[in-house]
Amino acid sequence: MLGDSTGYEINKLFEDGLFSHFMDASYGSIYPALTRLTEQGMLTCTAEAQDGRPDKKVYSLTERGREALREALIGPLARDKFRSEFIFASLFAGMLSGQRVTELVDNQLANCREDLSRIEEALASDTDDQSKRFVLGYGLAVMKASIEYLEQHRQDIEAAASETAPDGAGIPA
Amino acid sequence: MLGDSTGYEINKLFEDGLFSHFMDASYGSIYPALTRLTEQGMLTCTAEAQDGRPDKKVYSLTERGREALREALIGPLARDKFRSEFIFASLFAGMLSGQRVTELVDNQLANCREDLSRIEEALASDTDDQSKRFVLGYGLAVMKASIEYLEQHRQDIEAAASETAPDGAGIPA
DNA sequence: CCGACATATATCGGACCTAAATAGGTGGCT
DNA sequence: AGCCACCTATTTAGGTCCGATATATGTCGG
Repeated sequence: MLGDSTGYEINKLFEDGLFSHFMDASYGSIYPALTRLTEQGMLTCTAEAQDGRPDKKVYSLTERGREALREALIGPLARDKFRSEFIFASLFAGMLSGQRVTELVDNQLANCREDLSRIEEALASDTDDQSKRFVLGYGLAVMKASIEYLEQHRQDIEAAASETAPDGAGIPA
Repeated sequence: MLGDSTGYEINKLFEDGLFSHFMDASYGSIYPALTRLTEQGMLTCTAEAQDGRPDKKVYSLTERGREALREALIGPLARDKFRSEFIFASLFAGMLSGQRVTELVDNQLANCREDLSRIEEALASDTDDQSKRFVLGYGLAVMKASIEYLEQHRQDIEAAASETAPDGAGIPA
């Protein structure tokens, strides 16, 4: 739907590109899927010969493929799924040193800010596609809320860290 | 860590319980894991005989298991992962009817509000555990941001729906 | 009194990811 | 000029994990 593409480029779409924040797929699923979809008539494949390495295969969506996508989008969708080892670890802050908990929060904030930057960049560069702006705006809203919560409540989880750990235990006069 | 438990109860923890919003695991991983962890000395297992059905097996974390968890939490954590077919579908709103897009947004809002309620319930019932409150508060913040964004920007994505679809196309005098 | 749902364990098949193998191009640094 | 690191590009083997189902029984509401 986004234009002719190779498997490699599709992988980048999931790794760094538009889809990276809310979808996941890797070579292990992409290449077999391209083969299967071509067999099913959803895609056409034009192989460009290259010397010394495998052909570069450019895939295009057929009308049949477009229709299959439309049908998939009309059927029931899976519910959102979120997975966070940071939140899991936070639940057990009582087992960890204050230093480790601080490190975890700093790391989480850095990740969120990095995501935020990438979304802001994408929003700045692409002003025409309404749907894309809606999607990026969603990510922006969630990331901002995440960062705000972490900044305002980090002391709560840092306070829950183990008291037996040797950092900042005594209050100097 | 949360007390002695059976595989069935652990599954509920991921399905409906504390972990449900940010972790995933099902019988296919839980039961084999319990067996393996028992062999490795992380867990002990007490089988309670029951007539006519398999033993009820109650597992307890050993000191060795507790230490292994602590070590895992000190090592590097995987980055947060989020997956949303709703957002994916939104990207292709231009292929769908306005009716379908409205349905998708309504459904997404209903899911978010359901999650929000469950988090608020959990927060109301459990006032003592600081770590749990931090984690639930995180979920609360993100869910509220999600709902607010959807309510305020749903017309943007609804407007992006296909103009060729036969709903509300003509403006009645 | 029946049907729906909850308790409880176990496993198969299939989907998917991770990682590496393969092969050469490009760009920057010294 | 030479070297190293990274980018392009595809393929596949290995292993993990999910989804669904089989099994067997108790309970609660209508």
